[in-house]
Amino acid sequence: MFSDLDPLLHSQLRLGIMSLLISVESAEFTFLKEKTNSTAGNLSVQLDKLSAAGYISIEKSFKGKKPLTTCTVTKQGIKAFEEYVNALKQYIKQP
Amino acid sequence: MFSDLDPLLHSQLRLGIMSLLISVESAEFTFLKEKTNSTAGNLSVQLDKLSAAGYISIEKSFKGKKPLTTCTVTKQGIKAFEEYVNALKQYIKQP
DNA sequence: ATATTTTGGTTTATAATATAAACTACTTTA
DNA sequence: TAAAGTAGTTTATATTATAAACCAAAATAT
Repeated sequence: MFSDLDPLLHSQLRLGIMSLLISVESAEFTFLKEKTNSTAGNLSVQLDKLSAAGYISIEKSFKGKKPLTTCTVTKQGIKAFEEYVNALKQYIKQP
Repeated sequence: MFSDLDPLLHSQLRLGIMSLLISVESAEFTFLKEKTNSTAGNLSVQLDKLSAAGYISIEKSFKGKKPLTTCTVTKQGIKAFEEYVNALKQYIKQP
């Protein structure tokens, strides 16, 4: 009847992150923080989880003298997102 | 950017329950259990939460000599579901 | 008749999760 | 050079989901 929803994507913040990354292809920590309206701590944790799952890649560098964290969605992440959306559609198909 | 997702509906099992109830208008505990592939304990807890939120109403009676729990979605539940779906669409809109 | 299993659940304990608070390290500004 | 700001990370806490354990009655087997 219903397919399982990938628990890694079935989280408001992680889904928001993925949604953004899919449309922009690369985003800075501060950009994601602002767009998702999240705290830095929460964002940091959720980015790590997405990264650990291989859904995004995280690159740490410097912009001038300040640390810069740049995130990119991976192929695997795009695939997982698409599958999540398809699974979700079974749930939200309205009569 | 992203609207909040109603945490009561942003749960695989509760979303499945609501999805079913919206399409059938009334369903028995055992029907929901089978369709959602959930354990009785988990289903019982989640039905209570939806009921406490006013999203569904639960009627307890007997079918012959056996207990019968019948669930119906409320107007408020339908509204919440629709709002959830609309909010969700912001997240899953693909490029 | 009575022991065993099944049905239809509820309650409770546990494991996982999300989230914010507290912290670090460095930089800019006063 | 002290205070405030930036860009994060780590850790503690509160919430949540979930299953395990339980209960009462009914059906079935012995």
